[in-house]
Amino acid sequence: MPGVTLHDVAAAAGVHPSTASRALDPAKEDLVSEATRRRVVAAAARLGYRPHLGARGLKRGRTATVGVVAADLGNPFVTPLLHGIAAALEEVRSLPLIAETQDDHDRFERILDHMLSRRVDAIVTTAARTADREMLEDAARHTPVVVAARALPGSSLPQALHDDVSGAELAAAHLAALGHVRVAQLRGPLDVANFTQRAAGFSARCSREGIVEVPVAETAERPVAEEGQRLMHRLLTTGDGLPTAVFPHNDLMALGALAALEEAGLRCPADVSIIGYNDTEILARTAPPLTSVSYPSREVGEAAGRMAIALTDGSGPVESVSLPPTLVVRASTTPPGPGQGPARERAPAAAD
Amino acid sequence: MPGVTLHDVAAAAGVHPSTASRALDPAKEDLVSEATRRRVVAAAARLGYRPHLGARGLKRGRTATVGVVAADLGNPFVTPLLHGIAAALEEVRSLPLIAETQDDHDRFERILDHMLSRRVDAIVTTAARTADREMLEDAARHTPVVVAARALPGSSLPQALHDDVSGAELAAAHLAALGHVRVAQLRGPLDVANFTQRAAGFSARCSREGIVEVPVAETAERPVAEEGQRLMHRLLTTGDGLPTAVFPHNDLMALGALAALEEAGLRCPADVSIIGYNDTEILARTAPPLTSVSYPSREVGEAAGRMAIALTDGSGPVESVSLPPTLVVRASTTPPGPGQGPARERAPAAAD
DNA sequence: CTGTTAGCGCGTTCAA
DNA sequence: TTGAACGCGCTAACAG
Repeated sequence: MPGVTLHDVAAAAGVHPSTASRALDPAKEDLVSEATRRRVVAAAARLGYRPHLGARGLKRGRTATVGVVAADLGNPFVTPLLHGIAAALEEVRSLPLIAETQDDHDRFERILDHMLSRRVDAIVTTAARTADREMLEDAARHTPVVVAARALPGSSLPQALHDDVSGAELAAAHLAALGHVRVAQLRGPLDVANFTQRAAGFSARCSREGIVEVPVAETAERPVAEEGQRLMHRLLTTGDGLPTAVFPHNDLMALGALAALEEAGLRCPADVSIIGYNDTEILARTAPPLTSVSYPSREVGEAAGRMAIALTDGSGPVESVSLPPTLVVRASTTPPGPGQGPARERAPAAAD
Repeated sequence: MPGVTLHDVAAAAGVHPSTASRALDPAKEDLVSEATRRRVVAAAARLGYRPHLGARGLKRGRTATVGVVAADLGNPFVTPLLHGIAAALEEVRSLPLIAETQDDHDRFERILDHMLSRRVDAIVTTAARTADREMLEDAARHTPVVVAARALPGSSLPQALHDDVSGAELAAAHLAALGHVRVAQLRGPLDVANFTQRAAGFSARCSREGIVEVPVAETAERPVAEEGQRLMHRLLTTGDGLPTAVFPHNDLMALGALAALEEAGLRCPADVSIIGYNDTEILARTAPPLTSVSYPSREVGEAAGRMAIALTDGSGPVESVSLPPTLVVRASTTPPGPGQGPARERAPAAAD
């Protein structure tokens, strides 16, 4: 039956609505005699009563809803994040309300506005770019905001992150240990802090290890396969001499880089080693299985969800967390091959 | 400022709340003099007023929210579905509220209950199993329910689907055209209608083409890589003689099947061709690029979203749709090799 | 064109 | 232990 209200239940049980309310509230059921409680519960069940969470929210000031902002739902990287967030929220019977910015600042603004209008209990963003900072801090004056996955440096908002500097250092150290001395990175968009951190960590470790970095003039506009392919192609055709290993800033870009290699008639890892970032589950099983810095997305999501909950019910202070990276070595990285080196010039012209 | 209400705006503008309400409602702003309208709008802006969508919903009976139920957010297959749904909803400024069943009936029931309590405007489920039918039809008596992606045969609920029978026939026809005469399928869970349809379509076409199907005793408990790997392993060790081509019921299972092949020292497609289902974007770029039946997930999601909207505002009748499959041929399928055949027995023992 | 009144469904006073 | 009254923030109906 559509619209069975508390009033109806009360009438059916022969009590006042407020008594019915108490009888049905686990926190207050002992303020009611056992007999009437049972009558109310029975009536509710019989009529198919369902509390109206919207009305309850209006009264209690809580909506049991957390806004979740993602940059691109099409990126497999976000799925485990959402998964972790949803899992954490479930413990308090809260649900995520999801929207997608497509990395557009104005869209992001509209989304925040909408979520604030809905009076979500908290907002978790996984889509922050540096330009979004002020807007997010503004929103945080109304509703708790948790920054997840994509860092917002210099902000005092609580953040659930992963240490991208160390992760990139891990990548560089791995290549150094294999004996590479000439490498390149394919950089992700610079207005996403994670990528500038990866770039910095990688370069720092390279110089410490005495590795030469072949510069790639451009950066990706978006961290996707097409852009990885474009940058790799550019690297291959620049003619400065190939590096023996390449670090695209995430797995999607690594996938594109692999495609560009193949187009150019080069092989991975025989000709060029590739090391990715994120440890995307599905890429662990493909050929060549991708060596990648593991990003604990699900755990980051869970942490963010728990932080959102803590902020909502004010249970103690909320500390930012940064989970450590690990390296998963698979088949896309090997020591540099004998035929390798700056002098090698192989069919880059064919790559068009 | 937290909690600026319409009342505050009205006071600041020196008008009655209901006048302020009208002035701020695009659909009614012409019932108000231009002068007062401007005063109200200015006051709202100055105070940082944000309408309380919850309260509005209580009054109007609409929440601008659509419940979306997924089986497993960890499956890359759902991302484009969500994407399509979110895109469709955005046009009416509605947002998806997402929950995950993990293919558990009781969880599904709790989720539906929760969503009905929230008075979502409609529910889109992409997680239907045959056992969920009655429950869903029950829910549909309160709130419009759209069945997407996973079919619910025999139900009169509106459905946004894809033709799995034809898709599987396409797969069989492709293998037949390549000259395969001995094939096998790795079946997904039988309580998901899509997989029984794929099984039926594939078998029908095989017998019409005179192709022999090597039976695989078991079916996957869940349509995931591990299960694909397990079934493939089983097929390889059964000793009945290998098929020259295998049809796992989705790309994830295909990925597992590839892993099992490799474990057994067999190669794809040289020794065994593999054809998947879903055309998962990321697997198009891996080695071997997977031949797959293309499932237009995003379009199915969009269609489902539009259907949910139509049901919500009763704009015309809502027809179920079934989008046609296409085949994307890549490198994982080739004609059967010369070394192939029932007699071939290769290191299955090593696969343990 | 604007103000008044009423109530969406619920939970929380305060009395009895 | 229960009932009465009120209000969360907003909008729809009805007056004026």
